[in-house]
Amino acid sequence: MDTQYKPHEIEEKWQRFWDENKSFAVSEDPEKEKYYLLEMFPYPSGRIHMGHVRNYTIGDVVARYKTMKGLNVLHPMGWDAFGMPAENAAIQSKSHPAKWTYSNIDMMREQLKRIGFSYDWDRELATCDLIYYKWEQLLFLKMYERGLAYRKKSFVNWCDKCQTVLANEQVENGCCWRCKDEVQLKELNQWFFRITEYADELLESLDSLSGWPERVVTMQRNWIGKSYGTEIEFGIENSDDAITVFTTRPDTLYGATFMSLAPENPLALSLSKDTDQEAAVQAFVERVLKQDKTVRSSEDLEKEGVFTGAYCINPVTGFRMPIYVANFVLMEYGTGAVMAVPAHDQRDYEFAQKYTLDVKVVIQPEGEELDAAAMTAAYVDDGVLVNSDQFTGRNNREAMKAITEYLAGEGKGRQAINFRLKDWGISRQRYWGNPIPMIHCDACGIVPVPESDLPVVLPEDVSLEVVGKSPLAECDSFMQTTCPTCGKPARRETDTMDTFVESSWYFARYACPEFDQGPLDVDRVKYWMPVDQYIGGIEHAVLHLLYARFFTKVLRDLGLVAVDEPFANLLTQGMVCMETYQCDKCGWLYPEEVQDGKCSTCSGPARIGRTEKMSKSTRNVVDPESLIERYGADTARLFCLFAAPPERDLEWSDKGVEGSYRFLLRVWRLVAEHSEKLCASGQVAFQDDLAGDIKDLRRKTHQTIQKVSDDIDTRFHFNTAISAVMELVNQLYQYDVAKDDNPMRVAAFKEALEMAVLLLSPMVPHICEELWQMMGRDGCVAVASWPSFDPEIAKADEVEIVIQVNGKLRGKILTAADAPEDEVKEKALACEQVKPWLEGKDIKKVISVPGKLVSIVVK
RNA sequence: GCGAGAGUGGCGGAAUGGCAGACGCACUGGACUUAGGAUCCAGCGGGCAACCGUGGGGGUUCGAGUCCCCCCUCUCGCACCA
Repeated sequence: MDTQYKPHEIEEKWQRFWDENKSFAVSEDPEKEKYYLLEMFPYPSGRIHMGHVRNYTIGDVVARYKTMKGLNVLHPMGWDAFGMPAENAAIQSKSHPAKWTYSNIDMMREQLKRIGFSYDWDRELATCDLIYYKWEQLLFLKMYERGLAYRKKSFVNWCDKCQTVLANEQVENGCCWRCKDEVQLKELNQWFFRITEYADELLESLDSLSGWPERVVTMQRNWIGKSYGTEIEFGIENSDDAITVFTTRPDTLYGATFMSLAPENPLALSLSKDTDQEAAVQAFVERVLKQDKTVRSSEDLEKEGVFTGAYCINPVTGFRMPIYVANFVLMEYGTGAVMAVPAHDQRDYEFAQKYTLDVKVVIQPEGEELDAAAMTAAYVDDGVLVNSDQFTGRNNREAMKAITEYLAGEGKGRQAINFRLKDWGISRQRYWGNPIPMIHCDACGIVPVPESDLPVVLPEDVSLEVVGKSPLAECDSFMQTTCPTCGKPARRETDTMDTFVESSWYFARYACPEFDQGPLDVDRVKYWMPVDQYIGGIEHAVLHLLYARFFTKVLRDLGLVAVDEPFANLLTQGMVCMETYQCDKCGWLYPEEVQDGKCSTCSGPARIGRTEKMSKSTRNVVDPESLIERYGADTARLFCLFAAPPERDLEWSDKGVEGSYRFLLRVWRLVAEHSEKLCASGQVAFQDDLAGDIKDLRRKTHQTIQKVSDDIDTRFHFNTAISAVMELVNQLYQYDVAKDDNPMRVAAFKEALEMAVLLLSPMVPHICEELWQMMGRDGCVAVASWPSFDPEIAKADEVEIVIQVNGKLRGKILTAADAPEDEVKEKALACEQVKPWLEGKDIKKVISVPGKLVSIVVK
């Protein structure tokens, strides 16, 4: 034996082989069943991290498995390439976002190739490629045509110092992440996608997503947040106008004693105009709008408000309700105005206490009488209506419907549905994104860029360091254009699109990444869509997956795709975690900075902290690069698969990695030590009457094929698939083939080993290719057929039957697998170990589970 | 508060309602060795034992880690939603 396992050599060799042979390139083949496997594409941040390795390894196993099963597998990879980090990096390194992004892509592509993923690299795309964002602009125009893209004023996070809009994620403790200046809400004109148009469908078709994890479906359902209620009009005193509220509690209408408006509600300022309260309202609104959203929406924030000076009239009681502006009312929910029922809503109660407003009880709990003056908290449960005219005495649940119907009859209200889901604001005042293809003309207003003028190209010569404006707004050559309608000078829209737009349709574009006649080549997309299996992190459970679903429905309505839903099956993999270490003096420590529980810098005690997601800030990261350098890609892949099932968090363990490496060595040695013998052994027809360990080994071999196929196919439980192969390998180590020249034994050994290699190949492809070759087999494992098992061989001919007496294990017997039930029962009752437990007892019942156990009930 | 998921040896994790702890890690002992941090072999939940053991308490069942009810803890999502 002179052949050593040299992972890097063989990995390079086979990666080159797959590359040169285009082993994973696919094309549309109507004769073959298609399978589209997709992992969420990465942001090209610079380097691959362990989360990527895990995600893409899981996907790769399934892709390779499906390929071996004979399916036509599409398994593409690309780059979610627009976004802010590129701009920041460019500013820092005084280079260009495009340069930074593309060089990261080059680096990361090489890293992915070194892990041996089976991508069809011919289909690679980057969302910042002109051909990609050009067709996205067309999609925008189509959506604009249909009223699905529109512009409106809305409140955004605004940093006055930087003069820019910030995404929610860019607001840290109420301050701008860059300049640390206070962030406030500001009303700006922004572009939106009318996702609410599809709210009902997005909600309803969740039911068809049986291949999605329940919790993701639930999260989306909550996010869309459909609630049924009533819209009620409250006439404003001395005015023809009315305030409309949305309530899920119309039953409490008779108890509404005042009105609360959101500070963002334009009525707040307009109602108080020219009253004594004008200054107070203005000051209050300004103050609240300046507050950080997270502070403002925390539940323990003190309820505060200010009277507007105006009143409205309760439509059923005629009660003169003072109108307040209140800090806890949200503009985003309902109509931004709430009818306040202090007796039956805790917030309204607290507010009424503070400002001594009327409390009127309209619901009594069964057998109890509430007194408004004696209450210390709102009564929010069900009960019987009181003080409610003709509805008095009715159960409040029934009254909801009755009161709504009454209001509808009077023209003062109606049944209504409210969604939590809001239209998707896609405007970003950034450079490195897809320019929104619109033009502002003083004469014609907002005009779309004609399709024939697409793409609106991102200019290269921009200064990213401009403070005070979006970089595009500073770039005259970009800004200045002519109006396509009237031909006069006009300005381009300088907002770019949210990067979530690019990731909302990339999965369809993989079907035709080079297509230049439109966004999608309908026939090819029809062949590949939907994605049969989508794999990615749970962190995208709402936003990305919801936007992608929305886009798919829009694309369907544009006639570009033929499916209602983009992802038939979804697997959300867990995070990669690791223990953290902390020293009181030095803070977070890398594991190598800890020696015998002490910090190697200051010798102070190093505490083992919680197990947390790998992150640079807690310094508990492992760079896949160093892992691969040390053990090779196959070991990295094996560890990711073996340490935990995919949907769970994976806890990093150096020892576990070594264990994975050792297993590969074990397999390697089995082949290397016997390669001559294995190569010499040709195809052997096994006799029917095999016995002893030859038969045992063949049985184990075929059982393993069955188990591994099942684990990969139906459950994605790669950890148990691997352990099954480990068992087979352990058995092979018991099987001393070196001293044996019985051709039947050698053949059984060879069969087992070949199967082990085939079964492992989707998981650790490089070593398997090499071993396959070493065993004298031609061709490449990646395109070999997945083995099938023979149930006859897999079947045990003798089984152990467990005997229970009153549910407790009392004995075991061996019987033929096909022994008749009566015979097994008889044998069980006669079993020596069991007899003492039956003595002097009445046997009430004997239950037999064929092949498993006999359960005896005695008294 | 609402919703979802989870809780099993020293650790990661296995178990269509049917022998709890597969497989791996760690550990212990042995073999081979100049050496062993390589490799191979064996052992490995607790208890001397009867037995006891899957977060706690009930229940269904011949039989419960698994199903049902209550409770505790943790993780995630949403949350002043009117």
